[in-house]
Amino acid sequence: MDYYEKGSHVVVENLPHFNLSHTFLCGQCFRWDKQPDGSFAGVAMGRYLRISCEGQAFVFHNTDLNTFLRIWMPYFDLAGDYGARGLQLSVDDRMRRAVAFGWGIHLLQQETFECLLSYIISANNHIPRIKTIISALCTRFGEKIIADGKVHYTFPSPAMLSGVTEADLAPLKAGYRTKYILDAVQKVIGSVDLSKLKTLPLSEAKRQLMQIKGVGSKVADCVLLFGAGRFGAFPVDVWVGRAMRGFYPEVQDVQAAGEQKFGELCGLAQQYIFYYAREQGLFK
DNA sequence: TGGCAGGGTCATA
DNA sequence: TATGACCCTGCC
Repeated sequence: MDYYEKGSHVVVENLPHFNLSHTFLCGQCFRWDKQPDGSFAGVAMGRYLRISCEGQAFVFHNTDLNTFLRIWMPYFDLAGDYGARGLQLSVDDRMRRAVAFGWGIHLLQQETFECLLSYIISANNHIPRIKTIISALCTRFGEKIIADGKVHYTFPSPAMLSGVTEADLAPLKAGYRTKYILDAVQKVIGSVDLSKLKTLPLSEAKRQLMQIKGVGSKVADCVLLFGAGRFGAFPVDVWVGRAMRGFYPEVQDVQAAGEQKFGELCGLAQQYIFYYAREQGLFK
């Protein structure tokens, strides 16, 4: 990977295993949108960013080199060798197809608290509605940013949500998830230390998260994978369940099989499988 | 226009 | 360990 500052943006070259569409549309995030010109824009890590692909290069707009190195390089896991990882996960023909299909996915290193609330909201919900609720949460409680001639909002921090009540959240129309959000805010400020999720043994980290109401096994694994960099977490949702049973009819316990087959990279394997199964409508 | 399913989880038995 | 109920809404 090579990079240099040019005007008010940063140009990155020699990233052969990075694809914007697959990374943003594979289902790991809810706050990045494709723009009419094909670039993607979103708010993450308290900042607005637009990123475009121009020939072989990626352009990170409206950011300086320092911010790119400190914030965006880790966020997009640009130092990760996804060529080698994809190869390692191509354990059979089915996985080879899934990896080829999702070519260029990078696992985003998202903020833990954002992931926690986002995946609580995602439970038994449609994606358009999930995005609407998250967007409303940010608009109401986040910080305003003006960029690219538009208004954007950051994802609110636990402190920014510390005083909110059920009535304050009612306009989000999150339904029965409202009280889960309130419990998550309360526990994150109190007994559950999100910063420890990156280093705690995986089973203990998961146990901690599942103390929060509305956080079951699947949501906890999503938070660990997408919001704590734990590639060993293997979220099993309806799509991954279907695909794994379709791929491997002999499997009884999908989660155990995923962890056993794909080891410390099972979380990334899950993402390839999820994207492949969902986009192709496999095993519906 | 009505009815249903949706990136699960929780509460009962 | 196994069933329902669950807030809403987009879509058939």
